[in-house]
Amino acid sequence: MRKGEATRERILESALELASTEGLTGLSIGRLAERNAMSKSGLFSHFGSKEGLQLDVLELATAKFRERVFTPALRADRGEPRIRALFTRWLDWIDHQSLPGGCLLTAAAAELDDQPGATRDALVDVQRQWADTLARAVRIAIEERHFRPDVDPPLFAFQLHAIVLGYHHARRLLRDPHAGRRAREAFEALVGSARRRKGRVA
Amino acid sequence: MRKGEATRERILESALELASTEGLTGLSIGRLAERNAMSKSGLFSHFGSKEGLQLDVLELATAKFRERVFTPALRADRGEPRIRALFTRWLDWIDHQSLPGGCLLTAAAAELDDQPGATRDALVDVQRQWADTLARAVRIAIEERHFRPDVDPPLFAFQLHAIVLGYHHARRLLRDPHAGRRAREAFEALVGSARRRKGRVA
DNA sequence: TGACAAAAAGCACGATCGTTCGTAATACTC
DNA sequence: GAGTATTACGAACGATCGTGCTTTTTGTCA
Repeated sequence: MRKGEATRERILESALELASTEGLTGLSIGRLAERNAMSKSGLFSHFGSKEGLQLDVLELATAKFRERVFTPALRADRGEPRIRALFTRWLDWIDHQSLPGGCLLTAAAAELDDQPGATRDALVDVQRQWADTLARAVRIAIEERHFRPDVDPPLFAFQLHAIVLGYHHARRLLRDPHAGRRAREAFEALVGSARRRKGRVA
Repeated sequence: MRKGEATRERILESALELASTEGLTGLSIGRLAERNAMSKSGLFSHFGSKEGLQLDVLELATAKFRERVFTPALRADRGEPRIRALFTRWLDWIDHQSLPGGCLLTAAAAELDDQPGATRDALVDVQRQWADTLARAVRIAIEERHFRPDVDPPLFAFQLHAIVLGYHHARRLLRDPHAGRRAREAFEALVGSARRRKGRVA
């Protein structure tokens, strides 16, 4: 009982790596078994189906994201500082992360947007929750009087997420060395435009 | 010689559809042959390799994008009106388009960001060109005195592209009914912040 | 230590993948 | 309409895919 759980976790760790470069569909049981020096069938029995494996990988990715981005950001002060922490850690998560292929959740978003099934459903759930989390952080910033009361939280969340997606694109596909700077500047412009008494935007 | 070219084009059209939902990697020659009611080998001989097929599909997608987004936007007046036209048509292209799976170029961007090869190289080329095109349009808007002279064209291009990526995400994965409105509001905020004498941003 | 449960391996399956090759059918040119 | 170049097909290949089943190995606990 104990051994099984241990190898299961080991498998999932390497599955996360593999899926981050190959995608959740490209994640193949044969190659995954090879990487873990075990048989296909031995590995397979831990998950019951490929979809089960995908769901577990997604769950692991979500847990890691929360642990590396969301949770530590909660230690920042409510309002703008917390939003700033969320953004910074989110960016770090994308490139620094041990995963060679960047953020699995972002890759999966593009991959699964037209693939119905339980995996897509689970991903949509996670992404919706995240959008809500961001909007909530914006609402707090309004309460704290860091942001103007007429700032639209879901819109701000959309804009924030968009910047991160732009960063992912510029950094990972284009290998643009200015990606980080641009993303930060876009973030500053966005935050600046939401502040109570606004000065210059750019 | 004529017949061959005709079927080749027909194949590519349906390949574009298939690739928009399944991705360029998920695009399989067997299924594609089935869709076109012909044999695998007959279809295959038109492209020589799967990579050749992918490159041709990419080329077709690029041509269509230019024809449906870039070229008509050139008919708009130089400066802000043209940028507005680019943005609007870009958004239209993403969802309205005959392709069931949205913009292939965007899907491929996430799919190929860690897959070295000729296909990735070609895509990067296209995406870099597009970023340049956007920046050029911004520079024109500065020349026309629609935008402030201190607006950073590549940064503005980054922000614009980011909004579109955010739209793609919200619309195609989350099926968010507010995606279009949010994208447009984000665009207005961006343009507003770039205008010569700036009024309210949001 | 021996009994029992859990985990891993082995083997095979049907399907599909991209690709090659030889041949049949078709379209184009004179 | 004959001759030729082009286009398409059929069959097969080795590889890999996800997934069962059965057996062997391994870990756990009384």
